[in-house]
Amino acid sequence: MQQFVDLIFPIPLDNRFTYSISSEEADFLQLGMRVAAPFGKTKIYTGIVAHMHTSPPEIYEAKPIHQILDEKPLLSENQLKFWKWIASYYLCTEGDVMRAALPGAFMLESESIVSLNKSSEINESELSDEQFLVVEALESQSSMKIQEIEALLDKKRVLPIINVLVDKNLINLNQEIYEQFKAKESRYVQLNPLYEAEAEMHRLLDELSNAPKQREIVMAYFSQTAGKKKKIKAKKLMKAASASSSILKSLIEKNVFQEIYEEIGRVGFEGEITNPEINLNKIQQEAFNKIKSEFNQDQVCLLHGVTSSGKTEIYIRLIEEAVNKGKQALYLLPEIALTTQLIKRLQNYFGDKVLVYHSKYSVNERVEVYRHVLQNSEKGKIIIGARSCIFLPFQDLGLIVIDEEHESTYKQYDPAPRYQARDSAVVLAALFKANVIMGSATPSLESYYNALHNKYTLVELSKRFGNVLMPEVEVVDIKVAHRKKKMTGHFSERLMQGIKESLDENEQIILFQNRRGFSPILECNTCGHSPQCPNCDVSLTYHSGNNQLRCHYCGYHIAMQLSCMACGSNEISTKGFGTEQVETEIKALFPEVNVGRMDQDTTRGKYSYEKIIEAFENQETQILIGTQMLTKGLDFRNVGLVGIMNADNLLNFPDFRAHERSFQLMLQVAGRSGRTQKRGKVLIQTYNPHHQIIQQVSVGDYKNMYKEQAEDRYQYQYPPYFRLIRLTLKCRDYSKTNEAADWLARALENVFGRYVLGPEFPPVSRIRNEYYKNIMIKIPQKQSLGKTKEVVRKILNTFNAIGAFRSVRVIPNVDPQ
DNA sequence: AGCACGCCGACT
DNA sequence: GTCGGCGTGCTC
Repeated sequence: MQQFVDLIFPIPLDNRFTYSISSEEADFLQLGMRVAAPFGKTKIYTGIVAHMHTSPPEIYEAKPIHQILDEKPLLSENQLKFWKWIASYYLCTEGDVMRAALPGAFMLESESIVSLNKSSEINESELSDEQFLVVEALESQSSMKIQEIEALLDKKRVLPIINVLVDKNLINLNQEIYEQFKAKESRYVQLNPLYEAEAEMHRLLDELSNAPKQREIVMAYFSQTAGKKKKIKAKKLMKAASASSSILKSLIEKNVFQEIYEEIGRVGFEGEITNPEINLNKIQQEAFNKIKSEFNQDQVCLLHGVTSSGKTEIYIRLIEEAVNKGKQALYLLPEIALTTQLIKRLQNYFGDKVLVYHSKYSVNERVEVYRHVLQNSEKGKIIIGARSCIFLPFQDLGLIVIDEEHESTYKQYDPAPRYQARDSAVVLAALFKANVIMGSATPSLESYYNALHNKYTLVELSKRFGNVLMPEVEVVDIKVAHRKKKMTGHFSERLMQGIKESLDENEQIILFQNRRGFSPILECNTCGHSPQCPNCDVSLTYHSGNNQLRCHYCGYHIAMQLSCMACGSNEISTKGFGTEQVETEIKALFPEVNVGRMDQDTTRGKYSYEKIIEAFENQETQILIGTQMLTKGLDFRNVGLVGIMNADNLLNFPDFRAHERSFQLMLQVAGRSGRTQKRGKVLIQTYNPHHQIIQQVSVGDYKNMYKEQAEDRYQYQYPPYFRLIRLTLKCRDYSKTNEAADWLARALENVFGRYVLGPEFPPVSRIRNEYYKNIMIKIPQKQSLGKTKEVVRKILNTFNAIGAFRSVRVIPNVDPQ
């Protein structure tokens, strides 16, 4: 009976594609293997076998596959189920998921290769000039890529010319597939066993007496291997004899040495286990015991522990339990770049069982980690990394740790799949019957809600480790300070005094200034005009580093203007302040103090994070100024004061999560202060000292914050009480964007009525010359999520079939953050 | 998405 | 005349 496979391709198309396979192929193939298959007229793509069956497609003839690419499946059925869940929950295609899940090196693409057909006679007079050029080039090159021919003829449409030559049987057009992964190999050399006998060896040395360099290598070989004549790294040998590779090469050619290549890994930890003891204090032990016992009934546990209460130790012990049972463990982090401290800690404890995985790794490194996880090897028992780690091919997952559970970076924003890794991890864990521990000092409302409503177990740690006190928070009213003219730039008298005190005590200081929406823009004092980006609907921001005006969205930049572009006035000033201004001011105020700055501008380079953090750790800098980055799990011992420059720009952000976010952010920065015995201090500068969030931050009252915010959310129909789906429309044509958005909103309203909001322009309604419009769908708790999405999908399909809206893209975002 | 095909304006 | 722009349809 004819056999078929349904394939997932790494393209955003809704369907799987059915191909025919021979019975031999059917015997060999398993779900989760890769095959190469012709797709469309010219391309060969890598597809994943998602289903095998014997029912032929009804309305088309299935093509045969090209070849099988794997000996063993690259993913298990659990992964395939997981992909399917992500695609259906987050309204994307399985192809989108495949793109995110597999390291690029696994997805081969074909390239058309042109070569000469040797059996045909070439009659030059029958060829056009261009055809002749191609044939001539192929006579000396044997094969060419399409791009090379484009370059050769200096035009873009070369396919018609090639097709004519193919028709004339003069050339062949083939697809070539490239395997990108290259195993890293080490070159060893070993003395030919022929020379092991002493007599032979002496004869060899005599022979080489007039090739002193070569003789030196042989001598070095003996001394390096201590006469044992074992293989030795070629590099090591050359170094020992201080000889060049060409000399060694001639010895290999003479067959004095034999070459051996061995595959070595790129990934993994090569240090020692240095810190094998972790002792939990009484409170931690209680929490640990509770988590362990609850794990038997409840799958997920939320650990709400104040900053520096020692959550990491508990995670480590839980991972240890899982690994001791032979299970794999996954440690998810919001951002990998900031967590070298934590990685070191895990590696010191678990040694080479820990592997790090993230998107900034090279393709080859990623493939190696992927393979370790796939083979359930000892080397990859514990995986630590950012959100994309949930797609690794776990075989026997026992535990997922989600650190800083509240962080919004767990949600992928662009491109699809727009998944929330924290929520997806819970689904993944269920597939493996594994446990999840998520932790935070400031849990997201969603997770805390789940914990209160018996979906998760709640475990709390309310004391800091070693009984360090929570920092003392003081709110500084800068409205009053401004009125009384007691501000020095952006610094209140109180903050200045605090900084001085800390400096006198030899303590370090962190100053936090949120950048978001608060970069300096240029404004004319005469006409109020500020320079705009020509491609986006935003003002350009001023960067003093290179004296430029830049657009944050598209990268457009011009030189700093000295006069107004609209009225020509010379009276222009910068408005708003960012970390850069804070730095300038502090340097003027405390010229003798070393200041560090951490934000998007200063952390561009590969190791710039580490450098800034290290300088602060080693107390080379006394004051560190920074943005959100400072909140992410950094552990500094000597910080006595944290200053929040302006709390209001956080609170006033136009987003239903603004208050929750502000609370989390401020409490997290505050937590950087006073991690040793002396009580730390936090100063919050604000225009609204009585704002309830500021008050809650100042006493660290999470529960009250939760209660109030949850009420608001209920009232205004937001998560966790309502689910959200946001549809973003995007198009180069302004009126088409509007028409399409209106049509779509109307169609949705027909089904969901008042739960459809918009269409509305987002705060930045044009980016890179494309217009944006949003529609929000709210889903009440009693309404079925699955059915809602089915309806949305159907409406989107209808929308996409309308010719007039062809140029309009709709981007669904489920549970937007 | 990515590619081919086909229709149209702007130039050697 | 041809070249390349862009809109349209299709991919098992």
